[in-house]
Amino acid sequence: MSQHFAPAVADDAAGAGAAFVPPILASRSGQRVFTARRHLICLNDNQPLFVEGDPAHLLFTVVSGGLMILRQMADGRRQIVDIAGPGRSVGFTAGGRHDCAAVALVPSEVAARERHPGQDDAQMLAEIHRLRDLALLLGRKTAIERLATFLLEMMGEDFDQSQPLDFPVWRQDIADYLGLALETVCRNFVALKKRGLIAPANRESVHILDIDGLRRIASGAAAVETTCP
Amino acid sequence: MSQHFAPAVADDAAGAGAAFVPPILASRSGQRVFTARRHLICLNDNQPLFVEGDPAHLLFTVVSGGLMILRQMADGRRQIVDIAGPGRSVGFTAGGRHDCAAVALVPSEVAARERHPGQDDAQMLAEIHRLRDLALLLGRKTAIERLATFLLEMMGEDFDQSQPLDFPVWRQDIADYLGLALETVCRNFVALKKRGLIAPANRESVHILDIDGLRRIASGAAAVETTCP
DNA sequence: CGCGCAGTTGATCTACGTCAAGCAAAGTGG
DNA sequence: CCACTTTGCTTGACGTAGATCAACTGCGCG
Repeated sequence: MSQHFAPAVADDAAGAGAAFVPPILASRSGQRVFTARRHLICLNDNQPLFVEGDPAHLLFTVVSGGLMILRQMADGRRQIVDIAGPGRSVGFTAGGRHDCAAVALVPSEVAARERHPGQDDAQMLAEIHRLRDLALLLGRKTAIERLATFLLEMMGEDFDQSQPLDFPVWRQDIADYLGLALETVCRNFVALKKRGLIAPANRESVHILDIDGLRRIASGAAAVETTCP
Repeated sequence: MSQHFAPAVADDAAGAGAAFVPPILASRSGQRVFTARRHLICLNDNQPLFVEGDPAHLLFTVVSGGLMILRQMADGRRQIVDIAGPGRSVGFTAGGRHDCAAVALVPSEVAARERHPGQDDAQMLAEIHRLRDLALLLGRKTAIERLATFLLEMMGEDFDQSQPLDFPVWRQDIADYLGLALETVCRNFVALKKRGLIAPANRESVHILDIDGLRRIASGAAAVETTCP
Protein backbone atom coordinates (compact mmCIF):
# COMPACT_ATOMS: atom_id res chain seq x y z
CA MET A 1 0.00 0.00 0.00
CA SER A 2 1.49 3.27 -1.11
CA GLN A 3 1.31 6.26 1.16
CA HIS A 4 0.06 9.38 -0.57
CA PHE A 5 0.14 12.47 1.52
CA ALA A 6 -1.02 15.12 -0.95
CA PRO A 7 -2.79 17.86 1.00
CA ALA A 8 -6.53 17.86 0.67
CA VAL A 9 -7.70 20.29 -1.99
CA ALA A 10 -9.63 22.77 0.12
CA ASP A 11 -13.22 22.94 -1.08
CA ASP A 12 -14.36 26.38 -0.03
CA ALA A 13 -18.02 25.71 -0.57
CA ALA A 14 -17.93 22.59 1.57
CA GLY A 15 -16.59 24.32 4.67
CA ALA A 16 -19.58 26.64 4.73
CA GLY A 17 -22.14 23.83 4.43
CA ALA A 18 -24.29 22.48 7.26
CA ALA A 19 -21.72 21.01 9.62
CA PHE A 20 -22.07 17.56 11.12
CA VAL A 21 -19.79 17.34 14.14
CA PRO A 22 -19.63 13.96 15.88
CA PRO A 23 -20.14 14.41 19.65
CA ILE A 24 -16.66 13.22 20.44
CA LEU A 25 -15.18 16.05 18.43
CA ALA A 26 -17.66 18.74 19.36
CA SER A 27 -16.86 18.05 22.99
CA ARG A 28 -13.20 18.92 22.64
CA SER A 29 -12.86 22.46 23.82
CA GLY A 30 -10.94 25.13 21.94
CA GLN A 31 -10.91 23.29 18.65
CA ARG A 32 -12.72 24.05 15.47
CA VAL A 33 -13.45 21.03 13.36
CA PHE A 34 -14.55 21.85 9.87
CA THR A 35 -16.81 19.28 8.34
CA ALA A 36 -17.71 19.10 4.72
CA ARG A 37 -20.56 16.65 4.32
CA ARG A 38 -21.98 14.11 6.72
CA HIS A 39 -19.20 12.19 8.45
CA LEU A 40 -16.36 13.81 6.54
CA ILE A 41 -14.07 15.79 8.81
CA CYS A 42 -11.45 18.31 7.71
CA LEU A 43 -8.49 18.84 9.96
CA ASN A 44 -5.85 21.53 9.80
CA ASP A 45 -2.20 21.04 10.09
CA ASN A 46 -1.30 19.90 13.60
CA GLN A 47 -4.92 19.67 14.70
CA PRO A 48 -5.89 16.71 16.91
CA LEU A 49 -8.67 14.36 15.83
CA PHE A 50 -8.76 12.96 19.33
CA VAL A 51 -6.44 12.94 22.33
CA GLU A 52 -5.54 10.40 24.98
CA GLY A 53 -8.44 9.83 27.33
CA ASP A 54 -11.16 10.87 24.90
CA PRO A 55 -14.17 8.55 24.82
CA ALA A 56 -13.85 6.31 21.79
CA HIS A 57 -17.04 5.55 19.88
CA LEU A 58 -16.01 5.89 16.27
CA LEU A 59 -13.45 4.71 13.78
CA PHE A 60 -11.88 7.07 11.29
CA THR A 61 -10.59 6.41 7.82
CA VAL A 62 -8.05 8.80 6.37
CA VAL A 63 -9.30 10.16 3.05
CA SER A 64 -6.48 12.58 2.29
CA GLY A 65 -3.49 13.93 4.11
CA GLY A 66 -2.02 12.00 7.03
CA LEU A 67 -2.26 11.51 10.77
CA MET A 68 0.19 10.52 13.46
CA ILE A 69 -0.88 8.39 16.42
CA LEU A 70 1.13 9.22 19.47
CA ARG A 71 1.59 8.30 23.09
CA GLN A 72 3.06 10.66 25.66
CA MET A 73 4.60 10.48 29.13
CA ALA A 74 3.86 12.99 31.88
CA ASP A 75 7.21 14.73 31.39
CA GLY A 76 6.64 15.24 27.67
CA ARG A 77 8.57 12.36 26.17
CA ARG A 78 6.66 11.34 23.01
CA GLN A 79 6.50 8.15 21.00
CA ILE A 80 4.69 8.16 17.68
CA VAL A 81 3.27 4.65 17.27
CA ASP A 82 1.82 5.01 13.79
CA ILE A 83 1.76 7.27 10.76
CA ALA A 84 -1.41 6.78 8.74
CA GLY A 85 -1.96 7.91 5.16
CA PRO A 86 -5.09 7.68 2.99
CA GLY A 87 -6.98 4.41 3.21
CA ARG A 88 -5.82 3.61 6.73
CA SER A 89 -8.23 3.45 9.64
CA VAL A 90 -7.36 4.90 13.01
CA GLY A 91 -9.08 4.90 16.38
CA PHE A 92 -8.68 1.28 17.47
CA THR A 93 -8.55 1.09 21.21
CA ALA A 94 -9.42 -1.30 24.01
CA GLY A 95 -11.97 -0.11 26.53
CA GLY A 96 -14.06 2.96 25.92
CA ARG A 97 -11.26 5.51 25.81
CA HIS A 98 -8.41 6.33 23.47
CA ASP A 99 -4.96 5.36 24.73
CA CYS A 100 -3.26 7.61 22.17
CA ALA A 101 -3.76 10.96 20.51
CA ALA A 102 -4.26 11.34 16.75
CA VAL A 103 -2.95 14.54 15.18
CA ALA A 104 -3.03 15.70 11.57
CA LEU A 105 0.43 16.05 10.02
CA VAL A 106 -0.91 18.14 7.14
CA PRO A 107 -4.37 19.46 6.27
CA SER A 108 -6.35 16.23 6.10
CA GLU A 109 -9.79 14.75 5.56
CA VAL A 110 -11.02 11.78 7.56
CA ALA A 111 -14.31 9.89 7.35
CA ALA A 112 -15.96 8.89 10.64
CA ARG A 113 -17.96 5.69 10.94
CA GLU A 114 -19.37 3.31 13.51
CA ARG A 115 -17.49 0.26 14.66
CA HIS A 116 -18.99 -3.06 13.59
CA PRO A 117 -17.48 -6.13 15.27
CA GLY A 118 -15.83 -8.44 12.79
CA GLN A 119 -15.65 -5.84 10.07
CA ASP A 120 -12.21 -4.49 10.83
CA ASP A 121 -10.26 -7.68 11.53
CA ALA A 122 -7.87 -7.14 8.64
CA GLN A 123 -7.07 -3.58 9.67
CA MET A 124 -6.48 -4.58 13.28
CA LEU A 125 -4.22 -7.46 12.28
CA ALA A 126 -2.26 -5.12 10.02
CA GLU A 127 -1.92 -2.70 12.94
CA ILE A 128 -0.58 -5.51 15.15
CA HIS A 129 1.91 -6.42 12.44
CA ARG A 130 3.13 -2.84 12.08
CA LEU A 131 3.49 -2.42 15.83
CA ARG A 132 5.58 -5.59 16.05
CA ASP A 133 7.84 -4.24 13.32
CA LEU A 134 8.10 -1.01 15.27
CA ALA A 135 8.98 -2.87 18.48
CA LEU A 136 11.84 -4.65 16.71
CA LEU A 137 13.01 -1.35 15.27
CA LEU A 138 12.88 0.49 18.59
CA GLY A 139 14.33 -2.34 20.63
CA ARG A 140 17.12 -3.61 18.43
CA LYS A 141 17.97 -1.46 15.40
CA THR A 142 20.68 1.18 15.13
CA ALA A 143 19.89 4.76 14.18
CA ILE A 144 20.78 4.37 10.49
CA GLU A 145 18.85 1.10 10.28
CA ARG A 146 15.82 2.86 11.75
CA LEU A 147 15.99 5.69 9.26
CA ALA A 148 16.39 3.33 6.29
CA THR A 149 13.41 1.33 7.57
CA PHE A 150 11.40 4.54 7.88
CA LEU A 151 12.14 5.60 4.32
CA LEU A 152 11.18 2.18 2.96
CA GLU A 153 7.96 2.31 4.94
CA MET A 154 7.10 5.73 3.55
CA MET A 155 7.70 4.44 0.03
CA GLY A 156 5.17 1.66 0.36
CA GLU A 157 4.94 -1.24 -2.06
CA ASP A 158 4.59 0.48 -5.38
CA PHE A 159 7.05 3.32 -5.49
CA ASP A 160 8.29 5.06 -8.59
CA GLN A 161 12.01 5.52 -8.02
CA SER A 162 12.28 8.17 -10.72
CA GLN A 163 10.35 10.75 -8.73
CA PRO A 164 11.24 12.12 -5.32
CA LEU A 165 9.77 10.64 -2.17
CA ASP A 166 8.08 13.25 -0.05
CA PHE A 167 6.74 12.78 3.41
CA PRO A 168 4.71 15.25 5.44
CA VAL A 169 6.75 14.70 8.57
CA TRP A 170 9.15 17.09 10.28
CA ARG A 171 12.48 15.97 11.66
CA GLN A 172 11.20 16.05 15.22
CA ASP A 173 8.31 13.76 14.28
CA ILE A 174 10.63 11.34 12.53
CA ALA A 175 12.73 11.36 15.70
CA ASP A 176 9.68 10.67 17.87
CA TYR A 177 8.65 7.85 15.55
CA LEU A 178 12.09 6.24 15.52
CA GLY A 179 12.88 6.77 19.20
CA LEU A 180 15.83 9.04 18.43
CA ALA A 181 16.91 12.63 18.97
CA LEU A 182 16.23 15.14 16.20
CA GLU A 183 19.93 15.68 15.63
CA THR A 184 20.56 11.96 15.23
CA VAL A 185 17.94 11.86 12.48
CA CYS A 186 19.73 14.75 10.72
CA ARG A 187 23.14 13.14 10.95
CA ASN A 188 21.83 9.87 9.55
CA PHE A 189 20.14 11.61 6.63
CA VAL A 190 23.60 12.95 5.88
CA ALA A 191 25.11 9.48 6.33
CA LEU A 192 22.69 7.98 3.80
CA LYS A 193 23.48 10.80 1.38
CA LYS A 194 27.23 10.26 1.74
CA ARG A 195 26.78 6.58 1.01
CA GLY A 196 24.93 7.48 -2.19
CA LEU A 197 21.62 5.89 -1.19
CA ILE A 198 19.56 9.06 -1.24
CA ALA A 199 20.03 12.56 -2.64
CA PRO A 200 18.65 15.76 -1.16
CA ALA A 201 15.66 17.35 -2.83
CA ASN A 202 13.40 19.80 -1.02
CA ARG A 203 13.09 20.18 2.72
CA GLU A 204 10.48 17.45 2.98
CA SER A 205 11.52 15.10 0.22
CA VAL A 206 14.45 13.07 -1.02
CA HIS A 207 15.43 11.25 -4.19
CA ILE A 208 15.80 7.53 -3.63
CA LEU A 209 18.88 6.28 -5.46
CA ASP A 210 19.33 2.72 -4.19
CA ILE A 211 16.31 0.91 -2.79
CA ASP A 212 18.11 -2.39 -2.37
CA GLY A 213 20.90 -0.65 -0.51
CA LEU A 214 18.32 0.83 1.85
CA ARG A 215 16.75 -2.58 2.27
CA ARG A 216 20.11 -4.10 3.15
CA ILE A 217 20.72 -1.46 5.78
CA ALA A 218 17.17 -1.68 7.16
CA SER A 219 17.47 -5.42 7.64
CA GLY A 220 20.86 -5.14 9.29
CA ALA A 221 22.55 -7.06 6.47
CA ALA A 222 24.86 -4.17 5.62
CA ALA A 223 27.45 -3.80 8.36
CA VAL A 224 28.05 -0.10 8.93
CA GLU A 225 31.78 0.45 8.70
CA THR A 226 33.15 3.43 10.57
CA THR A 227 34.37 6.21 8.32
CA CYS A 228 38.16 6.42 8.11
CA PRO A 229 39.72 9.76 9.14
CA MET B 1 -5.64 -9.68 34.56
CA SER B 2 -3.14 -11.50 36.71
CA GLN B 3 -0.40 -13.54 35.11
CA HIS B 4 -0.09 -16.99 36.60
CA PHE B 5 2.79 -18.98 35.31
CA ALA B 6 2.58 -22.13 37.45
CA PRO B 7 3.97 -25.02 35.39
CA ALA B 8 1.32 -27.33 34.03
CA VAL B 9 0.79 -30.31 36.30
CA ALA B 10 1.97 -33.12 34.07
CA ASP B 11 -0.87 -35.57 33.58
CA ASP B 12 0.90 -38.80 32.76
CA ALA B 13 -2.20 -40.57 31.54
CA ALA B 14 -3.08 -37.77 29.17
CA GLY B 15 0.23 -37.83 27.32
CA ALA B 16 -0.35 -41.42 26.30
CA GLY B 17 -3.86 -40.78 24.95
CA ALA B 18 -4.81 -40.65 21.26
CA ALA B 19 -2.92 -37.61 20.03
CA PHE B 20 -4.57 -34.89 17.96
CA VAL B 21 -1.86 -32.90 16.27
CA PRO B 22 -3.00 -29.91 14.23
CA PRO B 23 -1.42 -30.00 10.76
CA ILE B 24 0.49 -26.82 11.38
CA LEU B 25 2.28 -28.38 14.29
CA ALA B 26 2.74 -31.85 12.88
CA SER B 27 4.45 -30.26 9.89
CA ARG B 28 7.21 -28.73 11.97
CA SER B 29 10.19 -31.01 11.61
CA GLY B 30 12.25 -32.21 14.52
CA GLN B 31 9.71 -31.32 17.14
CA ARG B 32 7.60 -33.54 19.30
CA VAL B 33 4.32 -32.01 20.30
CA PHE B 34 2.58 -33.88 23.07
CA THR B 35 -1.15 -33.53 22.98
CA ALA B 36 -3.46 -34.58 25.75
CA ARG B 37 -7.02 -34.47 24.47
CA ARG B 38 -8.47 -32.97 21.33
CA HIS B 39 -7.06 -29.48 20.65
CA LEU B 40 -5.06 -29.30 23.87
CA ILE B 41 -1.34 -29.07 23.17
CA CYS B 42 1.44 -29.62 25.70
CA LEU B 43 4.71 -27.83 25.10
CA ASN B 44 8.02 -28.35 26.81
CA ASP B 45 10.25 -25.68 28.10
CA ASN B 46 11.68 -23.68 25.21
CA GLN B 47 9.63 -25.52 22.60
CA PRO B 48 8.16 -23.47 19.76
CA LEU B 49 4.42 -23.52 19.13
CA PHE B 50 5.03 -21.93 15.76
CA VAL B 51 7.87 -20.02 14.12
CA GLU B 52 8.08 -17.05 11.76
CA GLY B 53 6.86 -18.01 8.32
CA ASP B 54 4.62 -20.88 9.43
CA PRO B 55 1.19 -20.93 7.82
CA ALA B 56 -1.31 -19.49 10.28
CA HIS B 57 -4.69 -21.15 10.45
CA LEU B 58 -5.39 -21.40 14.15
CA LEU B 59 -5.52 -19.32 17.27
CA PHE B 60 -4.15 -20.59 20.55
CA THR B 61 -5.22 -19.83 24.09
CA VAL B 62 -2.71 -20.38 26.86
CA VAL B 63 -4.17 -22.75 29.46
CA SER B 64 -1.16 -23.02 31.76
CA GLY B 65 2.46 -21.95 31.69
CA GLY B 66 3.52 -19.08 29.45
CA LEU B 67 4.69 -18.23 25.95
CA MET B 68 6.87 -15.52 24.49
CA ILE B 69 6.15 -14.04 21.07
CA LEU B 70 9.35 -12.97 19.36
CA ARG B 71 10.67 -11.38 16.23
CA GLN B 72 14.21 -11.90 14.99
CA MET B 73 16.65 -10.27 12.59
CA ALA B 74 18.89 -12.22 10.25
CA ASP B 75 21.95 -11.62 12.44
CA GLY B 76 20.24 -12.97 15.55
CA ARG B 77 19.08 -9.79 17.25
CA ARG B 78 15.84 -10.66 19.02
CA GLN B 79 12.89 -8.63 20.21
CA ILE B 80 10.23 -10.27 22.35
CA VAL B 81 6.98 -8.47 21.53
CA ASP B 82 4.73 -10.22 24.02
CA ILE B 83 4.74 -12.50 27.04
CA ALA B 84 1.46 -14.38 27.36
CA GLY B 85 0.22 -16.18 30.48
CA PRO B 86 -2.93 -18.26 30.99
CA GLY B 87 -6.09 -16.85 29.43
CA ARG B 88 -4.25 -14.94 26.71
CA SER B 89 -4.66 -15.82 23.04
CA VAL B 90 -1.73 -15.87 20.67
CA GLY B 91 -1.40 -16.37 16.93
CA PHE B 92 -2.86 -13.14 15.57
CA THR B 93 -1.24 -12.32 12.27
CA ALA B 94 -2.04 -10.53 9.03
CA GLY B 95 -1.91 -12.60 5.87
CA GLY B 96 -1.67 -16.35 6.02
CA ARG B 97 1.69 -16.63 7.74
CA HIS B 98 3.04 -15.90 11.18
CA ASP B 99 5.27 -12.85 11.44
CA CYS B 100 6.64 -13.98 14.79
CA ALA B 101 7.63 -17.14 16.59
CA ALA B 102 5.87 -18.34 19.76
CA VAL B 103 8.01 -20.27 22.22
CA ALA B 104 7.09 -21.82 25.58
CA LEU B 105 8.91 -20.23 28.51
CA VAL B 106 8.05 -23.14 30.81
CA PRO B 107 6.19 -26.40 30.27
CA SER B 108 2.83 -25.14 29.03
CA GLU B 109 -0.56 -26.19 27.76
CA VAL B 110 -2.33 -24.33 24.97
CA ALA B 111 -5.73 -24.89 23.42
CA ALA B 112 -6.00 -24.59 19.64
CA ARG B 113 -9.14 -23.29 17.97
CA GLU B 114 -10.40 -21.89 14.70
CA ARG B 115 -10.52 -18.19 14.00
CA HIS B 116 -14.01 -16.71 13.75
CA PRO B 117 -14.16 -13.14 12.45
CA GLY B 118 -15.56 -10.74 15.00
CA GLN B 119 -15.06 -13.09 17.90
CA ASP B 120 -11.63 -11.90 18.95
CA ASP B 121 -11.98 -8.13 18.68
CA ALA B 122 -11.34 -7.55 22.37
CA GLN B 123 -8.19 -9.67 22.37
CA MET B 124 -6.84 -7.93 19.27
CA LEU B 125 -7.55 -4.49 20.69
CA ALA B 126 -5.82 -5.46 23.93
CA GLU B 127 -2.84 -6.64 21.88
CA ILE B 128 -2.69 -3.31 20.08
CA HIS B 129 -2.81 -1.51 23.43
CA ARG B 130 0.03 -3.61 24.86
CA LEU B 131 2.17 -3.10 21.76
CA ARG B 132 1.71 0.68 21.98
CA ASP B 133 2.82 0.57 25.60
CA LEU B 134 5.82 -1.47 24.50
CA ALA B 135 6.67 1.03 21.77
CA LEU B 136 6.70 3.87 24.29
CA LEU B 137 8.85 1.78 26.62
CA LEU B 138 11.35 0.82 23.92
CA GLY B 139 11.48 4.23 22.29
CA ARG B 140 11.56 6.56 25.26
CA LYS B 141 12.09 4.92 28.66
CA THR B 142 15.37 4.49 30.54
CA ALA B 143 16.61 1.07 31.63
CA ILE B 144 15.33 1.31 35.20
CA GLU B 145 11.97 2.62 34.01
CA ARG B 146 11.73 -0.34 31.66
CA LEU B 147 12.46 -2.85 34.38
CA ALA B 148 9.97 -1.27 36.79
CA THR B 149 7.35 -1.33 34.03
CA PHE B 150 8.13 -4.98 33.38
CA LEU B 151 7.70 -5.95 37.03
CA LEU B 152 4.38 -4.10 37.25
CA GLU B 153 3.23 -5.84 34.10
CA MET B 154 4.14 -9.24 35.49
CA MET B 155 2.17 -8.45 38.66
CA GLY B 156 -1.04 -7.78 36.80
CA GLU B 157 -4.02 -6.05 38.37
CA ASP B 158 -4.68 -8.13 41.45
CA PHE B 159 -1.37 -8.88 43.08
CA ASP B 160 -0.83 -10.01 46.65
CA GLN B 161 2.13 -7.99 47.84
CA SER B 162 2.76 -10.34 50.78
CA GLN B 163 3.92 -13.20 48.58
CA PRO B 164 6.86 -13.13 46.17
CA LEU B 165 6.36 -12.36 42.50
CA ASP B 166 7.80 -15.06 40.32
CA PHE B 167 8.15 -14.92 36.59
CA PRO B 168 9.23 -17.74 34.30
CA VAL B 169 11.62 -15.58 32.33
CA TRP B 170 15.40 -15.68 32.27
CA ARG B 171 17.50 -12.55 32.37
CA GLN B 172 18.28 -12.81 28.65
CA ASP B 173 14.56 -12.97 27.84
CA ILE B 174 13.82 -9.95 30.02
CA ALA B 175 16.61 -8.17 28.16
CA ASP B 176 15.13 -9.13 24.79
CA TYR B 177 11.71 -7.96 25.92
CA LEU B 178 12.98 -4.61 27.21
CA GLY B 179 15.44 -3.93 24.39
CA LEU B 180 18.43 -4.03 26.75
CA ALA B 181 21.57 -6.07 27.31
CA LEU B 182 21.43 -8.87 29.86
CA GLU B 183 23.97 -7.13 32.09
CA THR B 184 21.93 -3.94 32.14
CA VAL B 185 18.93 -5.90 33.40
CA CYS B 186 21.08 -7.34 36.20
CA ARG B 187 22.45 -3.98 37.24
CA ASN B 188 18.98 -2.47 37.39
CA PHE B 189 17.64 -5.32 39.49
CA VAL B 190 20.41 -4.39 41.90
CA ALA B 191 19.49 -0.71 41.61
CA LEU B 192 15.87 -1.43 42.53
CA LYS B 193 17.02 -3.53 45.47
CA LYS B 194 19.32 -0.77 46.73
CA ARG B 195 16.45 1.70 46.58
CA GLY B 196 14.40 -0.66 48.71
CA LEU B 197 11.69 -1.29 46.13
CA ILE B 198 12.24 -5.02 45.77
CA ALA B 199 14.07 -7.67 47.76
CA PRO B 200 15.79 -10.74 46.36
CA ALA B 201 14.05 -14.07 46.77
CA ASN B 202 14.83 -17.09 44.59
CA ARG B 203 16.50 -17.02 41.24
CA GLU B 204 13.29 -16.35 39.38
CA SER B 205 11.30 -14.38 41.90
CA VAL B 206 11.45 -11.20 43.98
CA HIS B 207 9.57 -9.72 46.89
CA ILE B 208 7.79 -6.52 45.98
CA LEU B 209 8.23 -3.98 48.76
CA ASP B 210 6.93 -0.74 47.24
CA ILE B 211 4.44 -0.94 44.39
CA ASP B 212 3.79 2.79 44.26
CA GLY B 213 7.52 3.43 44.14
CA LEU B 214 7.75 1.12 41.15
CA ARG B 215 4.82 2.88 39.55
CA ARG B 216 6.48 6.24 40.03
CA ILE B 217 9.65 5.00 38.39
CA ALA B 218 7.80 3.24 35.57
CA SER B 219 5.91 6.40 34.67
CA GLY B 220 9.06 8.52 34.73
CA ALA B 221 7.75 10.59 37.65
CA ALA B 222 10.66 9.61 39.91
CA ALA B 223 13.80 11.37 38.71
CA VAL B 224 16.70 8.96 39.05
CA GLU B 225 19.35 10.77 41.05
CA THR B 226 22.92 9.67 40.50
CA THR B 227 24.45 7.90 43.50
CA CYS B 228 26.89 10.11 45.43
CA PRO B 229 30.47 8.76 45.80
C1' DC C 1 34.70 -33.76 42.09
C1' DG C 2 34.54 -31.05 38.11
C1' DC C 3 31.78 -29.42 34.48
C1' DG C 4 28.30 -26.19 32.77
C1' DC C 5 25.05 -22.79 33.00
C1' DA C 6 22.74 -18.61 34.74
C1' DG C 7 23.71 -14.69 37.08
C1' DT C 8 26.55 -10.97 38.97
C1' DT C 9 30.21 -7.57 38.95
C1' DG C 10 33.89 -4.70 37.11
C1' DA C 11 36.44 -2.10 33.41
C1' DT C 12 36.20 0.00 29.25
C1' DC C 13 34.10 1.57 24.88
C1' DT C 14 30.81 3.82 21.91
C1' DA C 15 26.49 5.19 19.80
C1' DC C 16 23.64 8.36 20.70
C1' DG C 17 21.92 12.35 23.51
C1' DT C 18 22.59 17.08 24.92
C1' DC C 19 24.00 21.67 24.51
C1' DA C 20 25.21 25.36 21.69
C1' DA C 21 26.13 27.77 17.52
C1' DG C 22 25.25 28.82 12.84
C1' DC C 23 22.21 28.90 8.36
C1' DA C 24 18.75 29.28 4.91
C1' DA C 25 13.98 29.90 3.60
C1' DA C 26 9.84 32.12 4.67
C1' DG C 27 7.41 35.37 6.54
C1' DT C 28 6.47 40.38 8.46
C1' DG C 29 6.24 44.96 8.66
C1' DG C 30 7.92 49.68 8.18
C1' DC D 1 12.03 46.62 -1.22
C1' DC D 2 14.93 45.57 2.36
C1' DA D 3 16.00 44.95 7.67
C1' DC D 4 14.50 41.80 11.08
C1' DT D 5 12.49 37.94 13.17
C1' DT D 6 10.92 33.21 13.13
C1' DT D 7 11.26 28.46 12.24
C1' DG D 8 13.14 24.24 10.91
C1' DC D 9 17.44 22.23 9.70
C1' DT D 10 22.38 21.31 10.03
C1' DT D 11 26.83 21.00 12.23
C1' DG D 12 30.19 20.74 15.97
C1' DA D 13 31.89 19.75 20.73
C1' DC D 14 31.21 17.15 24.54
C1' DG D 15 28.87 14.02 28.05
C1' DT D 16 26.71 9.72 29.33
C1' DA D 17 23.59 5.65 29.49
C1' DG D 18 24.04 1.52 28.30
C1' DA D 19 26.71 -2.06 25.34
C1' DT D 20 30.57 -4.95 25.24
C1' DC D 21 34.21 -7.75 26.97
C1' DA D 22 35.99 -10.35 30.65
C1' DA D 23 36.26 -12.42 35.15
C1' DC D 24 34.22 -14.53 38.79
C1' DT D 25 30.36 -16.74 41.81
C1' DG D 26 27.11 -19.90 42.97
C1' DC D 27 24.57 -23.96 42.17
C1' DG D 28 22.76 -28.14 40.14
C1' DC D 29 24.06 -32.49 38.31
C1' DG D 30 26.23 -36.53 36.03
